[in-house]
Amino acid sequence: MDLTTAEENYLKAIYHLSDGGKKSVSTNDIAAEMNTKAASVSDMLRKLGEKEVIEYRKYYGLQITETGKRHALQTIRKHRLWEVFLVEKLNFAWDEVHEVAEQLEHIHSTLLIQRLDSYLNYPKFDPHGDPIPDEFGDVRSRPRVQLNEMDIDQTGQIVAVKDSSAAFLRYLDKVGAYIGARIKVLDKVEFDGSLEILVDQKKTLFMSKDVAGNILVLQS
Amino acid sequence: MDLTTAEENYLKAIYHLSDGGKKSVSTNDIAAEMNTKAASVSDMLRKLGEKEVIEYRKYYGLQITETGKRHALQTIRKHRLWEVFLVEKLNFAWDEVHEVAEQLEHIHSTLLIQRLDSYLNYPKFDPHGDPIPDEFGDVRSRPRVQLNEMDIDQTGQIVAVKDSSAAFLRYLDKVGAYIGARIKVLDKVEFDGSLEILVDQKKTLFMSKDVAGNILVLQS
DNA sequence: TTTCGAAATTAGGCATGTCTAAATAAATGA
DNA sequence: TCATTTATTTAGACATGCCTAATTTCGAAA
Ligand SMILES: [Mn+2]
Ligand SMILES: [Mn+2]
Ligand SMILES: [Mn+2]
Ligand SMILES: [Mn+2]
Repeated sequence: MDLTTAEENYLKAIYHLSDGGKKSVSTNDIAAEMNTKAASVSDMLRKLGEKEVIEYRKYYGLQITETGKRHALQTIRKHRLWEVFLVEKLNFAWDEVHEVAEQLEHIHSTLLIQRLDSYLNYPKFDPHGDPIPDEFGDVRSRPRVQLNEMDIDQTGQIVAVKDSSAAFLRYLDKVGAYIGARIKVLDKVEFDGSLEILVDQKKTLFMSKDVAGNILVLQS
Repeated sequence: MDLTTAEENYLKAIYHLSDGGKKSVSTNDIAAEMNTKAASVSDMLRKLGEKEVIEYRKYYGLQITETGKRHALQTIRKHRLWEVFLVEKLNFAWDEVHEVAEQLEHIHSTLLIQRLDSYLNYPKFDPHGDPIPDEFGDVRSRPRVQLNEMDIDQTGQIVAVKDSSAAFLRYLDKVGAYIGARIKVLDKVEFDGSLEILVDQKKTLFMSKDVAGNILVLQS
């Protein structure tokens, strides 16, 4: 059974909020994530239940099914492949891609996505460092920690961001933090949890705990 | 005022059926082109009239407005640019692109279409030989004649096809007729209007009047 | 164990876009 | 000219997806 664009968006939100089916998700969580109202979510949950992409017992919550996961991962795969295309081929900045990918992810064509994948040379990560599921929905995940949780003198490499908003990404551009940068924690301020970071062995950066919490690092 | 996907599709159909605003178009013509019913068309004409992309007097027909032409040409531009992308970059065959382009043409992003145009090196024609309007809606048209209307011994170059259906395009592939091929009319059969054509000075081809009528030639 | 408040669902509406069937206007031709 | 055929529009339904307001359910606190 085919999903509508709205259904694909809801399912993707449910997949993300539930951390791939691990955590439970509330109607209100979904409403907040989708910028919609709880009543609309209830309606949609019933429909998604009928299409068997979630298992839904009203008043008791939901569970994403295996079919549902497959659909969600397929949409995520398309979203991230298009983001790579926009950045690598069309010279979009990493803060300009999200809105357009949000539309492109709903184009239906198996051939298209296969060819796009091949054209981009089977990328494993999108411009924000998020892993791209393969055509079977398998995700290659890397162990990553939030920068604010690292200790003084620990080192690593920035591999992803948690927040992909244009505002945050432009801030990172401005201060010179980017995916792939090698970093070292020079100092942590007890009082507010802010950090002093060495980037690429030459540049020193001060950032709040909040900012650091949205930067994901592969430790080394 | 923004147009919905359905409105964009209707407007494009009206633009094509009216030959860019020159001919008059009936409700039934539109219904046939859109695979829908006359009643749905009447409804939509009222809406398009309210949005002032057509001038609509019920029972008397419609006229596409200048604003309407701009919108239609913009959608046509996007459709054809995506077709070029699919063929040139993703190795689609020319008979595989239409359905996907029909979806891609509704993605909204000025930046996207500008960058795509530049990435493709500002192509002037799509894979079926149809001209791509520039960002201002200007179309570079070439004088073309239907192959079935050429006389014996006349020569030229195939520059476009009238019918872009997969069945027709695959037939052309099979017999070796392609955009850019140099041709010469060797013979015309009085009885049924069928033709004998020399392709690239080496291959001889027989085709019905029907087939020839869907091949457009730049004479030389 | 009962009560009460938060969370979730249902009821009822609205907009878009489709359909069939009924009504109406226009065109045709006797 | 006027009757009939044909094209077109309107009426009334239905599906999707959204909303606000009303109602129901659950579970935490008393
Ligand atoms: Mn994104
Ligand atoms: Mn991303
Ligand atoms: Mn096409
Ligand atoms: Mn084309």
